[in-house]
Amino acid sequence: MRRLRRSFFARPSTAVAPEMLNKLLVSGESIGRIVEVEAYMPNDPASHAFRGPTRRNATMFGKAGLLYIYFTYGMHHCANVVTGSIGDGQAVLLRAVTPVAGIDELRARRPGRADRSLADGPGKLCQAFGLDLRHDGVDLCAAASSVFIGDDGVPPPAAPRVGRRVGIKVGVELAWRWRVP
DNA sequence: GCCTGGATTGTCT
DNA sequence: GACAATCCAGGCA
Repeated sequence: MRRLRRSFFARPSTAVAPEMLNKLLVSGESIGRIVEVEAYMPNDPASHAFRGPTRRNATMFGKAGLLYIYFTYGMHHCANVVTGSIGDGQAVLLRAVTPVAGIDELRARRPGRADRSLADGPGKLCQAFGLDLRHDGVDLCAAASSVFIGDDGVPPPAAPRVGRRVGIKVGVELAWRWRVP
């Protein structure tokens, strides 16, 4: 398995997101295959970055390949990968993965859950992989990082299911979402 | 299985 | 002081 390089992420999130399907999320011994992602672009009203940089979303304006973790709803963490160029404020949200390896570790972090429910949501994914605010800003492309996105040669699905959200203004797309059929 | 309502706290106005 | 890129338990079918 090879670690994805920064050049992979240094593109618009709408280009990166569909190609991240079937890639691997690796955190220590735990590995999961990415099956659902969502793209957040600059000037996207649904994005944390829409109102400009704040302390919370600072990572989103950093360089591509950084891990952006935020806390929401008082109890959940969500994981994103920063894309594009420095200052863009764009990212790809990891929404769901299926367990591939280190399943015992995943089960230990989410006791009482069925295997298929270990990481099939943004909050669950972070809990299962032990990701929290300490990982905000981690460089996925740094060789020393134990958290990264891997490629084991499985290509993205030829025909992913695409979901679109239409925004406040008619005809404006607010977010893009891709999932493995 | 699908739908509904409640939980709970960091962050920004 | 309000809200948020959500999760889960519980009720009903």
